[in-house]
Amino acid sequence: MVLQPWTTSSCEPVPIHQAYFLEYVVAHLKQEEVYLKVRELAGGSPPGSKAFLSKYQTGLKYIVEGLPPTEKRVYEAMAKEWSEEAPPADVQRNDEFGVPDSAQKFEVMFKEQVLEISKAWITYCKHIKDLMANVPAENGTVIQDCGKKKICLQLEGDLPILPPPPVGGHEHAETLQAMIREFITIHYQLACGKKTPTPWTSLATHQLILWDTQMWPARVMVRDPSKIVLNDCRKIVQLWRERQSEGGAKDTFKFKFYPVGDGIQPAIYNTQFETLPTSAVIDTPTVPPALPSPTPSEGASTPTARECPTASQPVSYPMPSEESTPAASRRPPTVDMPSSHTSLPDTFFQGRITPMGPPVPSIPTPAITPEPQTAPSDRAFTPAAEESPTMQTTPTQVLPSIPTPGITPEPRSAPTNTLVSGPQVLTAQAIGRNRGGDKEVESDPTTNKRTMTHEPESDPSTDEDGGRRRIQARLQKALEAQSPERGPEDNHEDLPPRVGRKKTKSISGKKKTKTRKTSSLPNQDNHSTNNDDNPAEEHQLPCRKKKPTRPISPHLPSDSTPIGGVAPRGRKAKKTPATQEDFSPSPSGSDEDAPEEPRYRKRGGNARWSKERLISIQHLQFLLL
DNA sequence: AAGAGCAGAATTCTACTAAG
DNA sequence: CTTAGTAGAATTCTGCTCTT
Repeated sequence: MVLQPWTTSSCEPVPIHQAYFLEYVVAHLKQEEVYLKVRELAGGSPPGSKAFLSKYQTGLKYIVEGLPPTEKRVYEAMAKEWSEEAPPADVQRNDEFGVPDSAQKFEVMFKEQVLEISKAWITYCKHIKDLMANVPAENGTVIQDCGKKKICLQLEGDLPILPPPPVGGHEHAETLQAMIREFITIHYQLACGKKTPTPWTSLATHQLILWDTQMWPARVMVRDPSKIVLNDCRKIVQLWRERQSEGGAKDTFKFKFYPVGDGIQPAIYNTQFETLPTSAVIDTPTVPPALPSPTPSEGASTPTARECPTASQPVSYPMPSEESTPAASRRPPTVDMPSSHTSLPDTFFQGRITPMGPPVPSIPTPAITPEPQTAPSDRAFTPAAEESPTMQTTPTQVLPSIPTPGITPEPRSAPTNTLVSGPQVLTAQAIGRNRGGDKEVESDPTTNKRTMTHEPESDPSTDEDGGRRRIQARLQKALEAQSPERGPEDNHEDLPPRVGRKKTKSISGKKKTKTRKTSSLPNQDNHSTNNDDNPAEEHQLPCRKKKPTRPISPHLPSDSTPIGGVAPRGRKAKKTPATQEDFSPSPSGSDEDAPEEPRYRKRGGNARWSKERLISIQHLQFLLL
């Protein structure tokens, strides 16, 4: 009896029927030849011996491969025939088990039982499959998806929920990165309405436009999460957790727009969540009353945070057709206007203003109540100076020209735009490009290498060694400068240490540098910069200088990392994805440190019901049948 | 529909610095 | 000297588009 292999990638069993392959046919019809060859390979060992069996497949393969093509085709045809109809009676012998020819086949003799077992097995497989599909892993569980580290986030509706912070407050960078990646990816896919990879580069390019500024920490640059430094990861996750605790998943984060190519489009968020009566996600594409197109000066006028910027700026952005702009139209009108920042160039406000959609009459956003003058939170970008004279007086001068396809814009005569206000100009450029929809007009090297290559002169911010990194560096720099209230030391503290070092290094080669500010703060480690906007939590973070006050529990796996305790020191020989131990409660910590319940479930669990276990059960069934 | 080619996302590796 | 953390380069993987 030849049992079909079961599929290993699915619970669904393969229908039980015979399938004969060329090797099978050859093994039967050329048995003597095969036996001779196998015995030769096995050093003369008799059939049935261990040596004979170990060489059987080799010998069979040798015979099969040595068949003349014509004969091979004949046997292949026979194999097909045997599979589709029935093999000859002699082939159907139950000779695998030495059963006499006259004996009934097992599945014939116990037809009903075999049927029942098959049904039960199928039911069981479906049960497991449903279980795996419907019971999500615990929030925050790191899973391995084809070798990729991925974190499992629970959903509220379709929106992801961040797991609560671990008791000790210490989360590894890769954990936070995975969390950010998954969180943004889910949102991005909801925003664009399809499952596509997250274009981190484009998100970085348009980061000042794509979401409300309160939804991203100030002075933190968007980039691929694997490149986001730990401090920034913590800021991001901390901000989101705070917002999540205040307003739930719907107010934690939300794309207003999502990048498409070099441009952006209003977020769709076509999810079940749209049925919820939230302020932010309303599916109905409200068609606002037609607004008169303002003059450029009007379009660039200075709305305050309390004004409805969307009413005054509907023209300066490539607004999609109104029926296709639900996200824009549903956006609360007062949440994202940089109204209190004195140092930002006008172009920034162009970037901020232009994506505004038409006003929505009354869609309150309870969690977002801009009070720029009273509480400019450091955790989110809260621009100041709504009375900024710059905004009021010179916006039109820096308004990016609206490119017209086929019309090459005048070369920018003012490198000041680029040099002084990198991200703002970038934003404006992106918008301008999006307006015109002509890549040749604006060659943004951050998103289009080809354009940069072909027209390097079109963007004064780009020279031969410029490009994405330089632009991103500028963007980072401008992000750093977003908060004029920060003290000088704070300003340095937030810079990724490597940035300063790198800059110096590029000048002085391998010369030892002292550019790292933290080095001058002997009692502060890097973690101290993590929460410069939340000093209260500083003490919760494990200081790298401190060693564990007690030895790690012997039953702790050697590679484990207690959440609340001190991460075990030791360089990983090879960078490995976050392991489950990263999420285990600290066994070495004191009782007050240890969480009552493990916050994260052991990795595995359901996942172990994947291939191996099912295969083993299939093997059992094989034996059963 | 299948496969090739490509762009970009994701991951891994390496070099480096600060700190213990 | 060891280790954590970081940036950047290199490599791998994946999804999309285009061609046949």
